[in-house]
Amino acid sequence: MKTVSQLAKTAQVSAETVRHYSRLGLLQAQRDPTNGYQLFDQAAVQRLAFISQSRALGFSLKDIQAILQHTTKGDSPCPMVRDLLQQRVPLVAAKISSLEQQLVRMQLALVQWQSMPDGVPDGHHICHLIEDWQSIDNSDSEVNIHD
Amino acid sequence: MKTVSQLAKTAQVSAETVRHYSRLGLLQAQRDPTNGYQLFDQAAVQRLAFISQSRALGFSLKDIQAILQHTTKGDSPCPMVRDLLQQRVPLVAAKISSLEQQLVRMQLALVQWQSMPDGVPDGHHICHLIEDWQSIDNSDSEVNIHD
DNA sequence: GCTTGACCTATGTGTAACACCTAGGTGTTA
DNA sequence: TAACACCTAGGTGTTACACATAGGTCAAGC
Repeated sequence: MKTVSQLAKTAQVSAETVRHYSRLGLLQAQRDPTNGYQLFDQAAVQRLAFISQSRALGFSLKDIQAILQHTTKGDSPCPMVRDLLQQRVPLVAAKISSLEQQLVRMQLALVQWQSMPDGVPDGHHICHLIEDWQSIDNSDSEVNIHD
Repeated sequence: MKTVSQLAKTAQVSAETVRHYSRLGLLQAQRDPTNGYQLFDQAAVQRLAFISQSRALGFSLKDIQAILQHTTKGDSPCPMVRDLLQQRVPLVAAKISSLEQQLVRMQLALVQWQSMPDGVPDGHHICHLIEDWQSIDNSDSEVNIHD
């Protein structure tokens, strides 16, 4: 039986993370009757490892909760897990490409700005670097991975 | 003089966004004395365009607030803007690479899973797809762009 | 004059995944 | 006994809005 920080250490996460998951019900603990401390068994260690693995695959805590509930109900979560991951792939790809476009904009701006002097405020302009800057494209919509 | 939604339309943003910026003090409005409606002048139109440009360059609203305050105090924000953008570039690059690594993990997992059957819950495993999945690397730390 | 629909107001809530703080109790060690 | 590291519950802060609530306003058509 491990305390919060002992579990955290074995799982390579912060104690806050363990408490957070516990509060959300992702981890279950028994209580030490003398002091109310949370005590985690081997199943919790396994569960936390599962959560970390899932997070590394890009699943949200809400996803993970759904996965866990599926198994609790006796259903195999595997089909759902496959589906979810497949749905997320294009979203992550879109997020990457949107960030890449932004990186290009940033770099381009820096290059353009090399040949431009600083301006002094005159009441009409704020920062001419930004105001006069020409974006290549505006076809940039925000991408959120989790729904 | 434009109302909230008129300003929003000319600036291609939502009315909520205009109200949000106004609440934060990024946009200033006069008030129609008869009904309390916000009324924006041409300077506000320009300011909102400036904000949109800045957001396209990756500046946060807090950044923009700082930039605006600089000009209000009569200082040129340009050096600060150059600095900020330069600092952000490697962060965005890191974010991209972290997402790319995650995309690889996701795709790899899907390929690995093609040859694996769904499992049924047995009380010991949650989803063997995830539990048995081997990540290539764990050298993945979260990257946050704004400090 | 009245309804309808599109607008406006202020305020509060929700989003993701924790990190951090408060205020206090506990456990071990020197 | 003091120091120090741990624990508890609960609340706040982060980002940039979107959305909901409950109500007031305005122009147009009947």
